[in-house]
Amino acid sequence: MRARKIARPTTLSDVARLAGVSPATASKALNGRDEVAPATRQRVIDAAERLAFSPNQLAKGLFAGRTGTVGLLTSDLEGRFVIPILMGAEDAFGAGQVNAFLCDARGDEIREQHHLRALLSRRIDGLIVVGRQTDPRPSLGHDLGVPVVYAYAPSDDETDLSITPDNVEAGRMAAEHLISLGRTRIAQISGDRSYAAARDRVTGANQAFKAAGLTPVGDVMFGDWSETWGRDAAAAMLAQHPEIDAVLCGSDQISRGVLDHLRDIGRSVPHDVAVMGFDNWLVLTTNARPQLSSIDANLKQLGRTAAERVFAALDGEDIGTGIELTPPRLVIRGSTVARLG
Amino acid sequence: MRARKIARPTTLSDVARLAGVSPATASKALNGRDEVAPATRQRVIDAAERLAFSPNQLAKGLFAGRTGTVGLLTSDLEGRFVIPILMGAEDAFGAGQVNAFLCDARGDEIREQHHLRALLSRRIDGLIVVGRQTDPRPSLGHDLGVPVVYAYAPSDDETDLSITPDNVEAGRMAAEHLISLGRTRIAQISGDRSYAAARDRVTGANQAFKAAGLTPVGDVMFGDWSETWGRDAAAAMLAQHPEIDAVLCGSDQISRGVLDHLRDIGRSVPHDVAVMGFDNWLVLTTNARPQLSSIDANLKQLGRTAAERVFAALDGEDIGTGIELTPPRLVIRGSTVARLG
DNA sequence: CGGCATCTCGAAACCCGTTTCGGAAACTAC
DNA sequence: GTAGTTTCCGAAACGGGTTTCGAGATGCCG
Repeated sequence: MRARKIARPTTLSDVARLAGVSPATASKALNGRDEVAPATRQRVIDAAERLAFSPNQLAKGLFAGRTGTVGLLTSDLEGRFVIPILMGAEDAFGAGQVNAFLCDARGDEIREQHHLRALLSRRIDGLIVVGRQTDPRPSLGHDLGVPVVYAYAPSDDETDLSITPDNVEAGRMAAEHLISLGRTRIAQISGDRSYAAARDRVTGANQAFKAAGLTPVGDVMFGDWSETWGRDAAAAMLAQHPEIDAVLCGSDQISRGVLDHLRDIGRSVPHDVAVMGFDNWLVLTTNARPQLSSIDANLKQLGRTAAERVFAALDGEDIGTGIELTPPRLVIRGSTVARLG
Repeated sequence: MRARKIARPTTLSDVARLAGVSPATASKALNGRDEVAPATRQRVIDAAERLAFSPNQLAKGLFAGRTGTVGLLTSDLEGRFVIPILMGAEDAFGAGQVNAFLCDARGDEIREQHHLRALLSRRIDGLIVVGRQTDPRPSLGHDLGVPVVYAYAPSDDETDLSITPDNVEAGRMAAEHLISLGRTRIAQISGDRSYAAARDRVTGANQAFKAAGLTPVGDVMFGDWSETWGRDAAAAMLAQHPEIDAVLCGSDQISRGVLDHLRDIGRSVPHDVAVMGFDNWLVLTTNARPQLSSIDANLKQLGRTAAERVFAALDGEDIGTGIELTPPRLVIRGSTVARLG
C-alpha cells in the first residue's frame, strides 16, 4: 500500500462518520464527557484508533484559548548556560502536553522583538526569557498578555519575576570550603569584571573571608573567562605571592589554566595549593589533573523552576515579582581534597 | 492607563470595525490582495497599526493547512553537536516566518514517539531529526504527512534524506595535512570504536597514508572521547614508539590529553611531534598550548542545509533520498605549524 | 439615457474541534 | 393512559481568519 502523496490528517469528522455519529458526539466521546452511552463511546474510540486520529491542536487551541505551547526566548544558544536551563524547562514541560518554541535572538534587540511578535501571534501560553549573563537585561514589559519569567539574566524591572543563580552565596560557599580545609592564604583569580557573576562571586568570597577573620592574598585579579587568562594570572600571582595555599577561580576554564601553571612550576595540588573552580562544567572538571572541585549553579533546576512558575501562572496563580535566587551546590573533587584523586 | 488584567489580543474584526469595513475586506487589504480600493486599504492598514494587530497564526494555519512551524527532534541536548546544528537550522528558518519546536527525546524511543505525536498534532510543516552520533538511527517512516530530514545521525532507511558530516574525508584531510608537513611517523589515537565517527575518520586517514606510501606507526588506539584517555593512550603509545613525529587524534578532548602528556615528557609541539584534533571545539582548541589544529565539521552549515531541504519540500520540491555528506574544513593552528604559536 | 463592463465591497461558507441547547426516545410514576 | 424524568444524541454557534461569489455602485459606450 503506497502512502498517499498528500497524507491529509484524519479529522474528527472522519472518525464520526466511521463510527456513525455526529462530530459533536465524537468529540464528547473522546474527551470523556459523560453524556454519551458507553457503547457509543467505545465505537468512537475504536474508530479513532483505526484511523490513527490525533486531534488538531490548532483548532483545539483556537477555541480553548490555550495552545499548550510556550516560548523560550534566548539571547545566546552557544552559551553553555542556556542549554541546561532549556533542558530543565523542557523537563518540566515535557511531562505534560506542552511544547516549546525555541528562538535565538543572538543578543540583538531587533531580532528579539521580531521573535517576540512571532511568538505572540502564535498565541503561546507563556514565555521564558533566558539570558547568557547574570547582569540585568531590559524588561519586555507587562502588557504581553502572557506570563513571563526571566531565567539566568534577571529583568531590570523589579515587578517582573526573575530567577537567577545566587552567585554571592556561591562565592561564599567556595571560600568556606577552602577555609574549612584550613587554607589561610587564599588568592582570587576571577573572570571579566564587567560581569555581575564575577563581581558577585568575589563579594560572597570576601564575606566568608571576613567572617573567618582572614585577609585575602593580593588583589582579586579580573581578566576574561579563558584558560589562557588563568595561566597568565596564576603566573603573575604566584610570582608576587609565592606563599598562597589556595586559589579561588572565577570559572572552571580559569581553574584549568591555574592548574596548568601550578604543574609547570612544580607545585602539588591540592597539597601545596588547593584550587576551586566555578560552574562544574564536567568536560573540564572531570578531566583535570587532579579533578577539579567546583560550584554547580544547578541550572537545570533553575530552568525547571522557571517553567513551573509559568505553569502556575497559567493556572491562575499570581506569578510573583522580584528576583528569586537559586542555591548553588558544592562539588568536591581532588583539587581541594587529596584522597579524592 | 493600566493594562487590562486580561489583555485580549485584538482580532481582525476589531480592525475591520475601526476601519469601518467588513472582516473580509480587512483581510484582503492586509494581505495585499488587489480587489480593494487603495484608500480603503490604507484605512485598514492604519487601523491595524493603531491596534497593534497581529493576526492569529493558529486561525491562519487552520485554514491554510500551513502553520509556519517546524519540529526539531533531537536525541541529546547536552551533546555539543546538536547545538550548532540547531543554530544553523534556526538561521535558515528565522529569516522567514517560521518558528521551531524543540523537543529532546533523551535517546528514549518512547519519549521520541510521544514527542512526534505531539508535533504532528500541532500540524508542523516539516521535521528535522538530529542525532548525537553519526551512526544510523531508526527511520521514523514515510507516512508522517510532513517532510523529514535527518541531520548528523542518518536514517537507516536509504529512502529517507539524511545529511551528515563526511568523516572519511575529514580523516583524510587531517592525515594529508600532517603528510604535507613532512611527517612520516604518524600514530592515531581515536575515540570510542563503537562510534561510526571514530571508525570513519580512521578509514579516511588510512587511505591518505596508503596514497602517500606511508605506514602508520603502531595500531590505532581506540578508547573513549575523553582527555584522560588521550593522556593515557599517549603515554602507552610513546613508550612503545618513541619515534613518532605526529599524532592524529579522534577529538579535541583526546588531543588535549595528548598535548598534556607530551609536555610532561618534554617533547616539543609541533617541533618534535605535531598534533591534530577533531571537531574544532573552540574552548579546547584556542586555549591549548600551543593552540590546536583541528577539523571543523561545519555543523552550523549542516543544520542550515537541513532546514533548506525542508523548505524546498514545503514548496513542493521532491525532498530527495540517500545520505548527503557535508564537507569538513581544516583549521590550522600552532600544534601543527610552529609560527602560528 | 439605456446597456454593459468594471471596480469595490460584504455575506456566507469554510477550516476543525468544542460547547450549548433543544429534541427524541425510553423509562418511571400515578 | 398520561404526565414527568432521564438518557443520549445532533444541529448550530463559536473562535479568528481566508476565500468564493454575488450584489451594488460606478464608469464608459453608443
